[in-house]
Amino acid sequence: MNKVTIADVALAAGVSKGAVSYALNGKPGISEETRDRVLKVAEELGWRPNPHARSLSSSRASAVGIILARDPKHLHSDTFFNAFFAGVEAVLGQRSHALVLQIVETAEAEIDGYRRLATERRVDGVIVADLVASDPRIPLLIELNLPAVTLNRPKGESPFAAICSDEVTGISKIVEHLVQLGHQNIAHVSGPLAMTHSGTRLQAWRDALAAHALPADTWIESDFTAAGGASATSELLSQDDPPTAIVYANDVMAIAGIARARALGISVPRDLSITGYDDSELSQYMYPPLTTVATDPYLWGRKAAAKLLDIID
Amino acid sequence: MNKVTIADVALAAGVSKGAVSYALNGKPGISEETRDRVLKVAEELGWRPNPHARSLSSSRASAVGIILARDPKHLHSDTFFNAFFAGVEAVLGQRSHALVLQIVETAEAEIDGYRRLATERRVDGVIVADLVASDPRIPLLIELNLPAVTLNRPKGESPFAAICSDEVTGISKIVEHLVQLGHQNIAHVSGPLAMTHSGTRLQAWRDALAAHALPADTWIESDFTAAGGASATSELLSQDDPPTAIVYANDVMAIAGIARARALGISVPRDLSITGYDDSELSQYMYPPLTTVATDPYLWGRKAAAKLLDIID
DNA sequence: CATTCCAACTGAACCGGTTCAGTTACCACG
DNA sequence: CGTGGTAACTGAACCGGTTCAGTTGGAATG
Repeated sequence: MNKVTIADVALAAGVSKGAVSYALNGKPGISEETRDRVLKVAEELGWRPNPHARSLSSSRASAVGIILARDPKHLHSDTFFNAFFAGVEAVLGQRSHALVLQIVETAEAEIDGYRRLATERRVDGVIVADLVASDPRIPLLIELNLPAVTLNRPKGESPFAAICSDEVTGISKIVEHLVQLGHQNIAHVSGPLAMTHSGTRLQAWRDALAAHALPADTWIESDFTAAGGASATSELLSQDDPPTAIVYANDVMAIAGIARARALGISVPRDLSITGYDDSELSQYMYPPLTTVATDPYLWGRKAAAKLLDIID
Repeated sequence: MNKVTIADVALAAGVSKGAVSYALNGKPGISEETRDRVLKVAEELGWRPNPHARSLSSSRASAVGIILARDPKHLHSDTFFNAFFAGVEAVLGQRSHALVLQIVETAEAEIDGYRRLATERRVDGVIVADLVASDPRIPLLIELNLPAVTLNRPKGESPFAAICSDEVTGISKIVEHLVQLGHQNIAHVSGPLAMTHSGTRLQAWRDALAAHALPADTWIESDFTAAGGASATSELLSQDDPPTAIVYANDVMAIAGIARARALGISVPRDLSITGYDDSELSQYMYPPLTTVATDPYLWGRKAAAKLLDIID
């Protein structure tokens, strides 16, 4: 059990506590020679900083927070965040910060969570995901004076850095691909439109179709779940003039869509082309392999974390 | 910005800092009357405990840790942990603890992580997942004197509480079901056998077959990924006497297995029955719906967290 | 040679709690 | 009425860092 404090290091190195603190934090006011000696002694003694003591006196927590408001049953099919967290962690670990994660069930609980993280000073900043239109978290974070980065840019004004993914190009390429295959009747199944990125993908789909003078009126708002994808598919395929291709806003809905189409006796891909979005591992092992848009949540996590730490410093 | 300390509360309530501390923590040495007054004043002033100060003096972190060693690309298809985290969080939130999550790439980094969490006192205890045979983390945690609970019971001796899932019954029922359908040649695709629960599922499959006097020699060790599931499926189906049913150790491999079988021109479920394990949302929206074993990671998370907090207290 | 200046370092206060050794005041008991 | 005991409360030390106001010694300056 390690109990080496800077007082021990100071004693062993023959300097004062203050000097040790300066030396260990690379601050001026210490000669190179002394600094090296202190560093060596600290290493030998196996000194580890006590983050609580550090936080208490410097009021920096050396941790960042992520709060997710999710219905537990929807979490079960979410493949994005594991990899995203891994990316965040990769950066935080290097720069010796911790990740404080909260998963809550309601938006109100999320608000509460930010309040607590901020007033208790548990984190130095947060990463905000799942933006919605006129997101209440933006003014809240301003009020709390809590540094933040957002995943994608919110609709309105926002003083926070945004790490964006290029949804438009991905969807455009997909539509392009389908048009090339000869499709004229291309539908879309979106995520909840309250989420900004669902809106972005929907608009990208519209624009891409418009560019080819094709109608963009066949689409359904869904919810990113397998259940939602399946029922949207049923609805689309039971129309008078059913689409010959469906662009889903994520892979889970697309995979459920394939199954539903088959259940309805429609051959995929002969009678119906289906595309996803996310590049989940599973999509490549579907039959036929799902055409999808590669996203890189791991990289996104890295970028978001790096940006946030830069802001905090 | 909240900056109310117990000193402020003490002043406002006309008592000493110490008395306030006793009052707020429900400790003896304070009259009911004074306690109520202090509580009321603290409430009015909007006092929030500073967890760093508390941790520093009491050396309790009010946080628990989970470290996952995962290849980032494998994470992408993992549906277990999101829900698990949510369950953990649900309990931690209630009892005002935080979750410190680390996702690392190698087992060594994981060991390092536990060392850091312990020596830096960032957490009061940890939840250990993905047990392997003679897991090095068990002696490590003993050495670090860090309270822990394990998900499932490790093979060897372990002083830690284990939260177990009943894998045996699930697999047995699945095999039972297949035998009832008339299958005689039932194969198994397992996870990495280094992981104890893979071994458990394999053994359960063996035992269930033995109970019906059926041979249990057709199985392949895989890795829980779609790629692994697909290639194991190819291998099994290209045998001289291919199985008529395959019991996969998780849903992702099973879903990839369905696709692969189809790609090989084998009709599912007419020529081949496929079962999974996990009850991922997607499995119910496959065509045909995947027969699978329901697991409840959310509940498991709740149980693990509750147990750990009980131990810590 | 006296003065100035600065880098290097010390000592102590401080962050916001917990905890423990004392101090009071009140009551019971012989 | 003196003694003892105890519940209620105080004051100060302490946890392990950071930070700031001083102190010191030596080089540069005039």
